[in-house]
Amino acid sequence: MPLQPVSRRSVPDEVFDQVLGEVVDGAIGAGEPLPSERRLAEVLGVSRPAVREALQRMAQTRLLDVRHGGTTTVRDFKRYAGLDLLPRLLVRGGEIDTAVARSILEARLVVGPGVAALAAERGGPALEATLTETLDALAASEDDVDRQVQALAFWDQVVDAADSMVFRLMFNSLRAAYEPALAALAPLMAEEVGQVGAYRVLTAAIGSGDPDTARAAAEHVLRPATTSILSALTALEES
Amino acid sequence: MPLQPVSRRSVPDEVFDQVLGEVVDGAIGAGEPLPSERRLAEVLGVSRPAVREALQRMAQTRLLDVRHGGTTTVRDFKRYAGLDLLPRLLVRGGEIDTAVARSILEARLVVGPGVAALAAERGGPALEATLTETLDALAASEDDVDRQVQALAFWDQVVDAADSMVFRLMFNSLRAAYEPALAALAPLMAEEVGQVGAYRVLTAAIGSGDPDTARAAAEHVLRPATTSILSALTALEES
DNA sequence: CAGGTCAAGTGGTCTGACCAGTGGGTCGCC
DNA sequence: GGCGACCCACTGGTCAGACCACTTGACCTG
Repeated sequence: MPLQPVSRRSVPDEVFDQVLGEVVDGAIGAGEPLPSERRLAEVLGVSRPAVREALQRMAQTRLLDVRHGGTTTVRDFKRYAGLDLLPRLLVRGGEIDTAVARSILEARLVVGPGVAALAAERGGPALEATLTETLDALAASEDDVDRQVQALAFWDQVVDAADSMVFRLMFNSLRAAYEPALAALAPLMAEEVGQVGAYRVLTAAIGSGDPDTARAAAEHVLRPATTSILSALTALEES
Repeated sequence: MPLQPVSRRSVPDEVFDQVLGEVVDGAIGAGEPLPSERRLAEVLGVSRPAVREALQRMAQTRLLDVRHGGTTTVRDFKRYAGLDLLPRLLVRGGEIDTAVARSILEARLVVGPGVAALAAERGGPALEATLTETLDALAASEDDVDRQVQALAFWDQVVDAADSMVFRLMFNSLRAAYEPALAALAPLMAEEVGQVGAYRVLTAAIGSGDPDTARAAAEHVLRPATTSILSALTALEES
């Protein structure tokens, strides 16, 4: 195992994670009040500003309802949380939540082709060359992890070409969730990124400028791994 | 204009918005350093904890890179921001960014049918009744704004039925962005929510359990308003 | 019993201090 | 003169304690 940067978790980070854990794991439940900042500070053995910072960060992501003068209450994260909570929901209690994993694959399969279609409509003449270059790097790579990185770069360029702020922001969040786990997931996704041919077809389709062709080609890239992992997950659930 | 709750912006909120403005409007640019916390506190006339809280909140959304001992630098929000930044990007400099508005409509058109298809696959027998109930409320409503609320409730139930965490989280972010502007956008979207018939067809399609039918029906609900607003935006851009 | 009053508890903010990590400049050695 | 180790100034990280602003509910008053 290669050397890794030591993780330097700040005190507010720690508090944030702990409180988030209470909320996500249901120990506190939507609508229930949180202990006061002073009390939390005392219990956790940290200063009040540290607690405050953590709670404010949670409030920013709509996980808490902080009211001046009143008690801070927990909101229903399933109804209010954004995509940034995805990593935390994917691994709940040390285990991978298969339902969440499934939803990621399904969403990929819905959004990916849509983005590819937009990219086909809007991608300029230079796009196909850029994509091809990335694919060449992908094809030349010998390492699973590096292939993942290249595939991610490929999709990044497709999203750029789609020229859609919403899809760009979605992609940013999903990438932020995916990258930390990239090494762990590389073997699982190896099948997909090994199909350089399918990627080349997709590149040509996007370059052709026809949205429907691009949509179909993207689905052809994403479908196989989606299906096989999905059925693996189903088998896992039953065991 | 009806009475509204007075907005009580906290000091860190104010700082957050100001710094965010500098970043989003490009006054500081990706990679450039931010003034030190002490300096910012001095310039803005607030305490350092207030500045600190604002900066930490921005760091949490991947907009800043804060390093202990080093200088805090601005990250490229287009590459790292999540969906929560959408409202801020939609109205830049007091004006609506038509490109962003366009991307919202396009994303709706891609994701909506996908969600509907999943809902058709997974929705239980009670789903159709629940959706019909919401549609009855929508049909009975006389107010544009209230119709928007009902339509939102309808899609909320569809997303629930799709049983997909990723789409749920996406929907949460989009709803959080949409709701504050709901009253302003109601006239624009009135055409869509007026088509109760299309919604009923969609409900039946979802109830039938056939994903493809549901997908097509959802597109039929979303397409007309999407097309008309899109062309209005194009006209706006050219003027 | 309705109304206003008030006190306790909560979050909001500030001050000032000190700890901890970074980076550039400086000084001394080769 | 070149180069390395050291040091210090500056950055963010954390804390303690105080006070302000707001909400709530108990209490008191009419």
